[in-house]
Amino acid sequence: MTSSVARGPYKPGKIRQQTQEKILQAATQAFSVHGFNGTSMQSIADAANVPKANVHYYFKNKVGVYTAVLENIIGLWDTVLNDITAEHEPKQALCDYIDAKIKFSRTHPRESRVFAKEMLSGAPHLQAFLEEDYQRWFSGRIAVFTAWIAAGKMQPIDPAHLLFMIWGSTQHYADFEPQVVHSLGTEALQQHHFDQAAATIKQVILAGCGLE
Amino acid sequence: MTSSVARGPYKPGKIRQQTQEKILQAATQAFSVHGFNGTSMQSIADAANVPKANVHYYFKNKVGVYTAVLENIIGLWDTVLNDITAEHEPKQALCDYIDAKIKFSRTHPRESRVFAKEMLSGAPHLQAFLEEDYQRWFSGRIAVFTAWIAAGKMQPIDPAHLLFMIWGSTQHYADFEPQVVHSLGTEALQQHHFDQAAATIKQVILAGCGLE
DNA sequence: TAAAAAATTGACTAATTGGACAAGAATTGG
DNA sequence: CCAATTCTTGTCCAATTAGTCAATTTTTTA
Repeated sequence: MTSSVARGPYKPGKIRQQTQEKILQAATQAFSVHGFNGTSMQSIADAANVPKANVHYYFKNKVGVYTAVLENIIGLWDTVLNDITAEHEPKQALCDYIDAKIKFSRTHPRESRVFAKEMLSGAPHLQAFLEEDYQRWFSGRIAVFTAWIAAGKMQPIDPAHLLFMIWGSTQHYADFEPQVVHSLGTEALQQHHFDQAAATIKQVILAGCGLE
Repeated sequence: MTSSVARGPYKPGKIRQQTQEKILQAATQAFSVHGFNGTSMQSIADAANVPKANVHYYFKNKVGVYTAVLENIIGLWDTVLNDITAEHEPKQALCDYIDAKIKFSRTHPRESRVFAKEMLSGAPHLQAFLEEDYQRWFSGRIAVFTAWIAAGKMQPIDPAHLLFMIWGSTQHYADFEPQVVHSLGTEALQQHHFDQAAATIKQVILAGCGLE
C-alpha cells in the first residue's frame, strides 16, 4: 500500500527541516502580533500543530526561536531586495529599490513587524547584524550616492537621510497598517494600494532628487 | 520647622495628580522598551518608586495603566503638532509640520515607540482613536492638500501617501533609532542629527511637490 | 529485519506575575 | 483637635509559563 514512491524517498534531515520551518512560520506570526514576551511557547506550538516539547526539541529555548526568526528575516532581504549600485543610473536604481521595498511590505508584513518591534526595543538581538553586514551595506550605498552626486547625476542630497526616508516611507505600509487602513477607508490593503504608494513615493523621491 | 510655606499649601488632588504622573512616566519608559507583556506592574512600581499596590490604587489594572499612557501620548500630539491648514501656503505648512514632527521624535522618543508598538500589534487599544479623532484629522488634511492642488499651488501628488511619507520619515528617527545610530556612526542622536534630518526631508518633500 | 538514531509526546516543576485585600499612616475639613 | 477621607504598604493567591525529563513511537541504516 504505502510504496516508497507514494511516501517519497526518506531523506535525512527532511523531517527536521520541515518541522523547523513550520515552527518558524508560526513563531513569526505570533511574535509579529504579540511580541517576544507576549508570545508563549505553547501558543507557537499550537499554531504549528506540534506539542510544546517538540518546539524545545528543535530550538534550544525561546530566545533560540526568536533569533532564528530574526535571522530568517535578514536572510530574506538579501534574497529579495535589489541592490543600489553605481553601475545603474540613479533613477532606475531608486525605482527598483523602492518597488522591491514596497513589495516586501506587502508580501512579508509579519517579518517586517517582528524586525520593527526588535528595533523599537533597542535591537538587543541585532547588535551583530547592525555592526557588521548592515554597516557594510549602508556605507556602500552612501558611496554610491556620493559618486552619483559627484558625477552630477543627482542633486546634492544627504544620502543617509535620503535612505532613511525611503526606509521609513516603505516600512510604514507594513508597520503602521492599521493607521493606513483607516486612513484609506478600506478593509485591508490591496495590491492597488501598494502600487499607488510606490508610485507616489517614487514621484516624490525622484523629483526631490532632481531626477525628473 | 516645617512651615506651611515650606511645604506649600495642601491642595486636594495634588498628591493624586503627582503620583499618577510619576507612575505614568515610569510606565511609558517601561512599555516603550519592553512592550505591554514584557512590562510587569512590579517594574513600573519600582521605577516610579512606589510599592506595587500603590499602582493598583491609582489605576484599575495593567490595561488601565497602558491606556492612560496611550491617551497621554495622543494628548501630547494635539498640544505639540502644528496643524496643516489651507490658510497657510503649502511650503510653510509642510515645513512647520515636518519640523514639529521631527522635534517630537527627538523630545518624545519613548512616547513615539509605545505608539508604534501598539500599531505593530494591530492597534487593539486605538480603534476608537483611529475611527474618530484621527479619521477626522486625516480627511481634513486631505481636503487641504486637494484644495492646494486645485488652486495650482502644488503639483498633483496623492495627499494620503504624501502624508504617510512624512509620517514614516519623521517617525523613523525615534522608532528605528538603533539603525539610525549605527548608520550615522554616532553614539547617540544629537540635535544636529535631527536638524540635518529635518533639512533633508524638507528638501526632498518640497522639491518632490514642486514647491522650490 | 533488527539495532540505532531521530522524533514525538505527556507529565512535572520552579519561577514569575497580575491582582486582591486589609491594616495602618497621613492628610484634610469642620 | 477629632472624625472622615485619602493614601500607603506588606502579604497572600491563583494563573500562566519556560523549560526538563523520561518514556514511547517512528524512521533510518546496515
